[in-house]
Amino acid sequence: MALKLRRNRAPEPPEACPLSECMSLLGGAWTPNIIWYLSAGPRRFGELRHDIPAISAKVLTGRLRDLEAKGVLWRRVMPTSPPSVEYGLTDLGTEFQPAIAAIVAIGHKIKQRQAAHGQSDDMAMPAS
Amino acid sequence: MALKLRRNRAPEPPEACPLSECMSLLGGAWTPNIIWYLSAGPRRFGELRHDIPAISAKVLTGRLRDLEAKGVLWRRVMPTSPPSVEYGLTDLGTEFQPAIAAIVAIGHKIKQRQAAHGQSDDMAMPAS
DNA sequence: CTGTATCCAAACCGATACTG
DNA sequence: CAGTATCGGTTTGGATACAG
Repeated sequence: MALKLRRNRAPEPPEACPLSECMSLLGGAWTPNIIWYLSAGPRRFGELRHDIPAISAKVLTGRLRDLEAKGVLWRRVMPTSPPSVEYGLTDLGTEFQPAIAAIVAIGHKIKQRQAAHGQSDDMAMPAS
Repeated sequence: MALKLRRNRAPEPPEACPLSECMSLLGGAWTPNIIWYLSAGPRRFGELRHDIPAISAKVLTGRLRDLEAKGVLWRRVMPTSPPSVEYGLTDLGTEFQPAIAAIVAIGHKIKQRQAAHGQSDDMAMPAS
């Protein structure tokens, strides 16, 4: 993509605000992580809690219900002796995987950059 | 505004989740949009406000300052008679473009799906 | 034009305790 | 195991008014 770094009058506004629709579904700091850990396959409530130790049960339930209501994931109750519930990505939920992967890749780059430059690098100075 | 946006932030990014590093930089519901509109080239404060009508001046300033402090974008003051300020993506900021594009693509799909199915059925239920 | 200050509402998060 | 209830704390966002 030819990126012009000079003045740009936005001759062609790319889109209105296409991010808004998606970001409204990704509401919440833990939502991307939940989708990420669900990408490998359906998981149970306790497994998700173990995957994301810092999350509380209330918040996890809240995000799960929210994502379920939005059709991002499904919820299946297994009528076993100890009740167990499985969550998994719906067809819509799998759509997020490329974006999540891209975000993960950026996080990796940032971590590498920080590790290479110590802490004096926050600007965009390419490594000389 | 008819469009309701949810906020998105990471209070204490857990180390276990690769998304946290990047999501902490993408904190705020408007941040992706700002990066998106800056992808075409540097823009001024008023232009960004015009691009994203639903954002308030306080929030835009806040996100801008935050992204500047994180090295995602730069800020240049033009000492003109009416003061004008330009913002642009740094090298680090351009790293986010793939992720933003992926999110935009998802928003597109969601919009298409909603348009096709109306509003009665956008759920993707598993073949239970 | 660019930004800041203040007030206020809403959403998110955490910890604990408790139920089926 | 899976969840809910409640309390409170923190952050973000919007609106308005005001300042450089």
